[in-house]
Amino acid sequence: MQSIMAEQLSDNTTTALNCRGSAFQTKCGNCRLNAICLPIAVQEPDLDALDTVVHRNKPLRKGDHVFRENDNFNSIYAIRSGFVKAYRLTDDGKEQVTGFYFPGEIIGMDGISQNKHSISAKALETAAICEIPFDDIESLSTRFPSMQRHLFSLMSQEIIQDQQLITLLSKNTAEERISALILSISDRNAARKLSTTSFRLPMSRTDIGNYLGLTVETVSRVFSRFQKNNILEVNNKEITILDLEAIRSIISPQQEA
Amino acid sequence: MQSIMAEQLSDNTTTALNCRGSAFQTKCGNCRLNAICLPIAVQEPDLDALDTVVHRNKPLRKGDHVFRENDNFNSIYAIRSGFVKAYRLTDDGKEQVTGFYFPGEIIGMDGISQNKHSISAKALETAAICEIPFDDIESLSTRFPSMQRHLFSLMSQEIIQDQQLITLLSKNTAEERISALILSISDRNAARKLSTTSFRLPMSRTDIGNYLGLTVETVSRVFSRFQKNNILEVNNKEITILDLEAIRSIISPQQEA
DNA sequence: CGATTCGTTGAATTGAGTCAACGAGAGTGG
DNA sequence: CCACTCTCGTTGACTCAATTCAACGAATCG
Repeated sequence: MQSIMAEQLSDNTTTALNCRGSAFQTKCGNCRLNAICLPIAVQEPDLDALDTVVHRNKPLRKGDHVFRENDNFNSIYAIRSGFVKAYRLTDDGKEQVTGFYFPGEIIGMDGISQNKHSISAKALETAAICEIPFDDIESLSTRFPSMQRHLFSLMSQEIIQDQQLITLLSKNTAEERISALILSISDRNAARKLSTTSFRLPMSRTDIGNYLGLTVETVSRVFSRFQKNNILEVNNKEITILDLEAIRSIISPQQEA
Repeated sequence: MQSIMAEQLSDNTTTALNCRGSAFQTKCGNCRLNAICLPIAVQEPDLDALDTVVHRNKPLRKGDHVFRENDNFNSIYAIRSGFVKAYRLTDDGKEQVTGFYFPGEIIGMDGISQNKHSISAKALETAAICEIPFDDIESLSTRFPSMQRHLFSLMSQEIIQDQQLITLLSKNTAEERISALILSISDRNAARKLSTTSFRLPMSRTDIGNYLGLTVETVSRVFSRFQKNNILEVNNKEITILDLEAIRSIISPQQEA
């Protein structure tokens, strides 16, 4: 039981420590996240080639940066465990959270166009990160077309995600925004074969509010309201979805055609 | 003189008709927009190769689609003249405008990851569009690394732009959003060597509101307020920036550190 | 274990939305 | 050329969802 717990947690929260054991030396071919992080398109030979260029750096602690805004762009990063928050500073010095990233997901592609990062990425808790130098990726990409396509694909996905967030921010109420975030996390947990209904939110209420364009107070109130209506069970950062359908219906209100 | 006029207009509004004349057959190397649309990185041989794959389709009329959401993804498109609005339908059937595109700019890369377009793109007025099959681009990209990098760069730029919009939507007031849009258009006009202070907004108030997450009424009120405060002169879609500094200062309020 | 940050709740305020009316232009047809 | 329609933009009055301000309890961390 205890060990199942550990396994459960292993790419959820306190993982990174375990990484010294197995994950830390794992090759991409063995990594159980590769279905997410790598393309199905990338085949055997590509994979071996990729392995030779991936740096498996030592784990970051909570608050450490993967990279910072304006850092030179050299690499992209795959999250092996832990959670990462991406953000940038607005002209007037406030923080704008632009995304949360989960194990198996890729960050850093924002830097390609200007050769420096346009956002900062910091670990929300202990995190293990694979670093992949972009030069290597580029040359691999010219050799393995499937690799190139995957990269294009990743970036294009990022664009689609951003546009969904744009819609969320410009059209939806506080309840809808928060429902969407919860559902997004639930879906991403599904991809990692974790519970879709019960999980720990790795980020603070402040970060949630910032990301969704709401104040902390509003976020808190919505959580409370959801709890009162038996849609969610909220226990600090632990949440359990009690009524998934309710959440879905909040996001897509009945079309009033 | 007449011909200069035509040339002048050629990437502004009513162009497309003239395109049969000169622009329509122009090669990328001659097109005066290539500094925007193509990378500085793309050198002579790449350029010639590119020319062989670009289709210069017949002009679109106002309201025609460049492509539609869920269309198969085959090509990306460079706008040679006219203006394009990108939008997608939300789950509950409403329209979300995701961007406005000007001559020299590239659209369609949203389709790469899913092999179908995630947004629709329609001409806001008569528009001439260069179509570039993505298969060709991919194979060119493996042959010309500078080309590949440029593509990555374009997509990465799109991500940065989207993230700026996200910030705008989640943190800024109606006045700030509209100021930002005006300034963005002004800047893009600068890149095309057009007036930065006096221009025609190619999109409707409704589209502006939709894009910025505001209602038509609010957009209209802000324009009126700006006019009253001698920041803008508004004449229907024609606007003249009277006080650029005021607009800038609206966007970046004094840091209250 | 105290300090500091984080989260929750309440009361008052407000910026933008909604509803409604109207005017200006663009296009159509007699 | 005028009358008619339809869409688009503007303005006003009212409403409301979310913010702001404030206070307090809970969690986390040296």
